[in-house]
Amino acid sequence: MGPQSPIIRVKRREVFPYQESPYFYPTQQLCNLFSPDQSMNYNVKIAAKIDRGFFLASNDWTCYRRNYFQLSASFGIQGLDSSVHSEVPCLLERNGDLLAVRSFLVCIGAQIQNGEKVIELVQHTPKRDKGPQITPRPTHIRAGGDLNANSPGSYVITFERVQFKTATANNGKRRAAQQYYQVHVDLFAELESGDLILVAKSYSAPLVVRGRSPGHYADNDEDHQDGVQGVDSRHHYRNDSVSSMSGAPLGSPVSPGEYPYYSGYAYGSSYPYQSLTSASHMAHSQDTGYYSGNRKDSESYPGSPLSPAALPHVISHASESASPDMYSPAGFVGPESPALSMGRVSHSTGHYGSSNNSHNHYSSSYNSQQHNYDMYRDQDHETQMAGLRIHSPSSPKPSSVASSPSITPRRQSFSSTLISKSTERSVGGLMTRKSRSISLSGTTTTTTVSKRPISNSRPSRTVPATPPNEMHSRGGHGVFSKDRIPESPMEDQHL
DNA sequence: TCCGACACAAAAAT
DNA sequence: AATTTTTGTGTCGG
Repeated sequence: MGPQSPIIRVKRREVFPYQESPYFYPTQQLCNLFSPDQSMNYNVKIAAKIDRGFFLASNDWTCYRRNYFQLSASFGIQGLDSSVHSEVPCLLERNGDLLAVRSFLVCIGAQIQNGEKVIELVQHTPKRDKGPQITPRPTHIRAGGDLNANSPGSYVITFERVQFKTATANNGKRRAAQQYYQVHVDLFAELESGDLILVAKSYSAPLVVRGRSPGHYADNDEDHQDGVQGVDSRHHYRNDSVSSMSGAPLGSPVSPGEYPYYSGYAYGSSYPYQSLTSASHMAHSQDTGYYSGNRKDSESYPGSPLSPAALPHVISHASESASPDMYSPAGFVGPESPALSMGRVSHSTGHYGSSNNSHNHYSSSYNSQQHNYDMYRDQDHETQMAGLRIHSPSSPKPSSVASSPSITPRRQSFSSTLISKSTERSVGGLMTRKSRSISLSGTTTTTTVSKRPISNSRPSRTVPATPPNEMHSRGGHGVFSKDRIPESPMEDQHL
């Protein structure tokens, strides 16, 4: 019953001045884009940010599979005035041919860190279970978006209410091989033919996705550090996500100078609709982590998980701007390859343009980048195999987290097992939820399945600005014809 | 074991 | 400040 009696709730903590969200690696451009007159070779840069859902735990960017995360992305063409490039016509080089680009689209997806396996993502409507579930789909976007500024003319696509369909394996196990996922943001060029060509992509930091096992919650020592933030560490927070927003007045985004942009997230999933292929097998082992302790020391990252800059290197910048050759590591498939070109998106089974590609997926490239990353990671004494990584208990932890903008890891209490719900409430009445901030810039397109007319008055939720052509262009192909899900009567009413 | 679905309630949004 | 909506998560049942 009356659960709430003397509950003291912590007020929402203020927004942190720093962004607390997984970093992104630099954009990898997979094919050449030229100005119409071919006088310029354009470099595209994807900017992405996870607006909510993740917190840092043991130096790993973590989220709960059951909870939502949100990702916003934009892209720009280097060297072009943002005011101009939104509509810049350009040519894409494919197989030696220069093809006109009709528009650009972005999509997100996820995969196991090592890459072979795609991890499905799913999006819900605000009605959650009552509404339909879909997979993030390529969404039209114009260049010039700025995630950190709400300046008009900024085009940002936000994927809301996204969840991983499966959790990473061995979460919380200190010594077990921890599997990581990576989200990636993909930028596609839509040709006159309707084909979508993957032009660039950006991967997120390695991510840990906790499943429902009541075992993981207590391990956040790191979390405690939030003392900095002043949040009450003793309270149990739901794991609400932290969101980092940049629109904040603070202005200074995460890291001040070094990493001006966040490279994109990843794109990924491929299924048009949820196919319940869920691979439950991968997460089965998670277990019980009875332990909660301090795993701080066993972190897996050498550098601060807060910013890529801290990474050993930004490795591959080469891939970022360089010529195509550079980014093609050995099995890399260039844009010319079928793999990258998804014909029109067909939602058959999985990938968008699966039609021609064998197993498409841009997976190819991640190798270039990830590979390097992995290298550094290995230094940390980790062993990785097939996406699994073993952390050795001995890595000292740099205070990176602490010093940095830290996070607030809100842990959620899964302890329910031990405590009855009501009890918990009373006991932990303190739980607070964090702000759900989201916010993005000016023109934001929400790809969420949502239908919810988010009010635009506030910076909070994403604005439903929908690019007019968004769906049709590709819709023609049939695949993702509608942005939203067909049904969900409820939502409509809502409107 | 793990997952979908339902349910309850706290936090956010309005 | 009150009400409504969104969403974290406890739980049941498969």
